[in-house]
Amino acid sequence: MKKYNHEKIEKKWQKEWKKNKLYQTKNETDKPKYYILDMFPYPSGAGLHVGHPKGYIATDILARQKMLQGYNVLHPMGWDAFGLPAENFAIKNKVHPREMNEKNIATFKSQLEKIGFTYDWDREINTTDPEYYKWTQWTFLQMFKKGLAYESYEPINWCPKCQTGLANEDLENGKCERCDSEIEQKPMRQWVLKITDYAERMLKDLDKLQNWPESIKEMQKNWIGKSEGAKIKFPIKEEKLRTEVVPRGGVKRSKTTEEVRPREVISEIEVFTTRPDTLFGATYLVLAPEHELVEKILSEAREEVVPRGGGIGSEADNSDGRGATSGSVERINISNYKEVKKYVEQTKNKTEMERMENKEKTGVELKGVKAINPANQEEIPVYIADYVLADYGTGAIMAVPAHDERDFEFAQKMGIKIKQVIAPDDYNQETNDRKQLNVILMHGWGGHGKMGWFKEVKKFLTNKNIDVIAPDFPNTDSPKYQEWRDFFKKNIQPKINDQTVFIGHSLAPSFLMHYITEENLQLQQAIFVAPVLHNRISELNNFFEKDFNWSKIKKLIKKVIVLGSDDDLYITLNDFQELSEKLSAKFILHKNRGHFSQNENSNPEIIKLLEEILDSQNSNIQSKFKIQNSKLYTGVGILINSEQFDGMNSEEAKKAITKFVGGEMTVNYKLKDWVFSRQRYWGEPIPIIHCDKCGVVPVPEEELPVKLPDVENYEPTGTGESPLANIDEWVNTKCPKCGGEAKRETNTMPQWAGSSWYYLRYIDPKNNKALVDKKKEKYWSPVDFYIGGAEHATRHLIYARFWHKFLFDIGVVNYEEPFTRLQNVGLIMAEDGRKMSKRWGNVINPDDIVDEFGADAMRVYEMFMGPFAQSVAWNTKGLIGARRFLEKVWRLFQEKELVECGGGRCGDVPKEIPPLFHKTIKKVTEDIESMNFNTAISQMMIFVNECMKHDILPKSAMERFLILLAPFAPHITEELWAELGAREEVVPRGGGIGSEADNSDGRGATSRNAEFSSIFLEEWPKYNPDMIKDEMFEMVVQVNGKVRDKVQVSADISEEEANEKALASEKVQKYVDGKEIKKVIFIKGRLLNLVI
RNA sequence: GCCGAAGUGGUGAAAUUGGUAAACACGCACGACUCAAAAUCGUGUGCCCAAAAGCUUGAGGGUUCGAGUCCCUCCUUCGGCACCA
Repeated sequence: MKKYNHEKIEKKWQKEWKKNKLYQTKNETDKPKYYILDMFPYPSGAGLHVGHPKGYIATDILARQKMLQGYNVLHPMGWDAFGLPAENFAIKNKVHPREMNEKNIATFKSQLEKIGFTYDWDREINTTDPEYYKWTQWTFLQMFKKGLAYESYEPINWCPKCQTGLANEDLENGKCERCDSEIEQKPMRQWVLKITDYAERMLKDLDKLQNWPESIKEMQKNWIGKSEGAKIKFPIKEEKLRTEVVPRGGVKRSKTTEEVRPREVISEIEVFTTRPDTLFGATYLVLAPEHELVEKILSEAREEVVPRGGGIGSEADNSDGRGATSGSVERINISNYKEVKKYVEQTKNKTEMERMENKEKTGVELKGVKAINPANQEEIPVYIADYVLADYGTGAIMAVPAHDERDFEFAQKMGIKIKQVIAPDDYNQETNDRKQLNVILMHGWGGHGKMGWFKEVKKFLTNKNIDVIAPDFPNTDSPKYQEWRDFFKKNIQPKINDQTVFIGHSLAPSFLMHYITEENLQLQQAIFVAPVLHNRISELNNFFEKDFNWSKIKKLIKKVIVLGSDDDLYITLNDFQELSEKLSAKFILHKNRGHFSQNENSNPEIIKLLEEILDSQNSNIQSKFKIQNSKLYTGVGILINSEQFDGMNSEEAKKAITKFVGGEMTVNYKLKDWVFSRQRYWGEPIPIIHCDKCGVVPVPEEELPVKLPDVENYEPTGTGESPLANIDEWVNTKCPKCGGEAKRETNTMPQWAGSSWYYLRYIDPKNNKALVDKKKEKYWSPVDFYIGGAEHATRHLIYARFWHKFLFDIGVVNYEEPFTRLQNVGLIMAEDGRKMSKRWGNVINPDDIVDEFGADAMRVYEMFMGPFAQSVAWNTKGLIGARRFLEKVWRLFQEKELVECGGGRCGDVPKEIPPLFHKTIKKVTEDIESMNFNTAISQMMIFVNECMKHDILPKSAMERFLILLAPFAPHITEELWAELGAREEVVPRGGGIGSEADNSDGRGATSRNAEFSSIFLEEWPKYNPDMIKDEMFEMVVQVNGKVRDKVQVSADISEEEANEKALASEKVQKYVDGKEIKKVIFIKGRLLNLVI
């Protein structure tokens, strides 16, 4: 008997497959296509760890299954090789990044090849290959021509360590994602792509992506962040500022003055708001510290420091131009200008981290400037605060403190007026229908001495005619409680009013919560009464921490009243204090122990106490209205305090008020334009030439690619320019337009550029005429299945969708969306539960696993670990299970006798095997389709375990079982297949037990090299539905829903028969005995439930 | 804080979508083979218990003949976003 030698087998077949070009993908074919894509890796120096191949194994399984099902499969691999690590390594070690890349790629490739993937390496691509990035540059030029690429001087995120600008997408918690340094804001000339032009389409088309995980779509939605609202202009009321608009004193303005006057006077502030309906409640404006008006005011005000040119002469228009602003005119009088300046500078210096840490609102008023609320002409103050972002909306907001959390917080801090203009929609319901419920919860109900206290409560409530709800009376028959039960029964009111009191045992909250939801009540405040006579303080503590985990009620308990006496043996005043701090509740220590006497006479002190309690509840109801009238409400509703718009609902009012003040309804996106340049060496040069005469000139297409020159130094220049800027012979060039001296753009593209379209290049990797041949693109696109990490949910997948849509618009591709189906792969964590990383020293190299256990075992294990999309910790012990399974399969084919049914030995075949096999075909086929690889494997294990029990097995089933297993464990199955001998002649396809249904359509099997036989040229088995129907089944017999017995019955048993069988069971009789059967529930093929 | 996903044995996890909870695997225990060990095979393995009965899917409640699955109120963990007006 041969031993399973994974090493030998795997090497052998990897060689054979390569030699026979088994995985080479042909373009011209009449087969249906299937394009399966992995997110291509960045070839880092660390090599692959066992987590990387998880996704690749899955795509490989799919690819192999699709091959077997007769598809023409494209399953390529390539390298996303531009990027910072290679460059940083180059700086350190003075090696060209390309060299390091090549080395890393070789490592990656050998690691991948050991695992036995179906990649067609003839289609390998590399983003750093000039023949590849030629087309990245080409696409950039097309965008430039369409006006989608522009230069901008906006401040960018600057990483001082990497000496480069970063997109927002490259930040992690305000730090550089690569090196973890604090990010500064630095203005710099950048190339920016107008991705925002595509925001709406990218959002809308998410709906088309039926086979994308909802979570990813949701994340993209949030990332795009569409919000609809209005732009509204607030006039500025500032005498001196306004006079700028109208020339003073009617002085005739010479042409010169007008020309040289560099200032554009800002006479109004435009804000963006999603809630124009709250305009009447806007009691101040806020500008972002970076707002242009702020900048302007600061520079204006600076002039004030310079002694004024003063007097009448100042109006002279003999100015030399610059003079117009040179302190001759008294302009803006910001009385707290120093303060403002200081604040603006402070915020500028704040790092992102600091801004994040300090959530408290800060800001400063712009004294001397007022704005006019265009709705009611009210004069309102203007503030500068960093809670307003410069690059969202207009960088300025109208603040409505009554209806916005942030504005509310700020207004409270600054003491600004808060004006309510929206009443909640259910305002009326709140006051009329939806009742407030007052709650008194009593702890220690039913204790001996406490009855006196409860009697007082009863008396008090009766006298005051207060309705009571107390449904949770202790469930005991003790006569002691009879009086209470009667009382509550009598007083329970179906309708509740503001006076109603819920009085219950302190353990009642479960009921209470239910009651509140059922009756649509609102719980305002609860009072907790805890007589402590016999309750040790620890008991009370316990109660709050363990039993009483109803956090909502807990939060509402504002007052805890503990009735106790100072002569109590069990607790001290210190205990009270401690407990009160813990619960942040107020205690009333009641001194008179007499409350708890059995005494029937009223105790005036108790009455007083109760009145206090109820009064405080009533005052709460009062304050409830106050809360609604003057405090925060952020929902929509009915307008109040809004003059002619009063009574209108928010939705209507949004439009009406916007129209009324001459505003404009607009849409805003969080998505920002894509900062597309990096001041680094190792990226695609941006194909642009700067000419003094002609300005920005694109490199002519025929000159592409603009190749990356070799440099001696990879260090950033420190000025923020790319190292390319130092290579004069590269930078200096001729202007393609005028032929004059010109300079090349020295910025390079970000890593995202090459990865935004690589999937298209696999289709036609060698084409030097076009990015991709149109016909081939039409055949292969879109990608049918894309598998990769969820970490790319927003960046890569947004960029690629954008890029693709652009290519669609210019006619390069045929479909609007690049990826039809997307699936996330869950991470594999290290055995210690952390991420695998050199830093932790917990990395497991797949090479070691392949050497020791075999590629097949690793493949099976990684797919068996758990649900594919979930992250799991690696466990080498678990791997042993996969290995044992393969060994069992091996032994099966070595030890068992395989018989052909045609040989007249059908009878020798165990009858369990054929139906189980067909079930296995079904399960494996379906589970691969739905990415449930773990259960597919488990089913195959069940099948193998069953086979192990028998000595004689049906040959055709066993052969086809190998095909099922082949995508998971290609090497061992290929070997066993070969051992069984050439197939076609021996077993007529579709033959064998119960396989009448598999009529071969002959696809695929014969299309290759005739001498080369491979299991992967066979056909995926089909199951026969008749074979999986059970004739008998185990019927579950339940009594009142509980399983009492199981009986073997035939599959098509009738209800009557089933009933008979069930009642025949002794076990069932035991439960049914003598009792009336009220109802019988019969579920065909499953169970029978007797209800008694 | 907001959005999303998820909580099931000692562990990784299954559960036909409302119908036998814990398949499959790891681990563990016992047994067989062996001088012995490893490997392999067999048996057992949710909790409580001698057994019968009972209990059990983060907590509590609800709907239902029947709930891991649906509804309500919470808790916890992990991802994403985070002053987005």
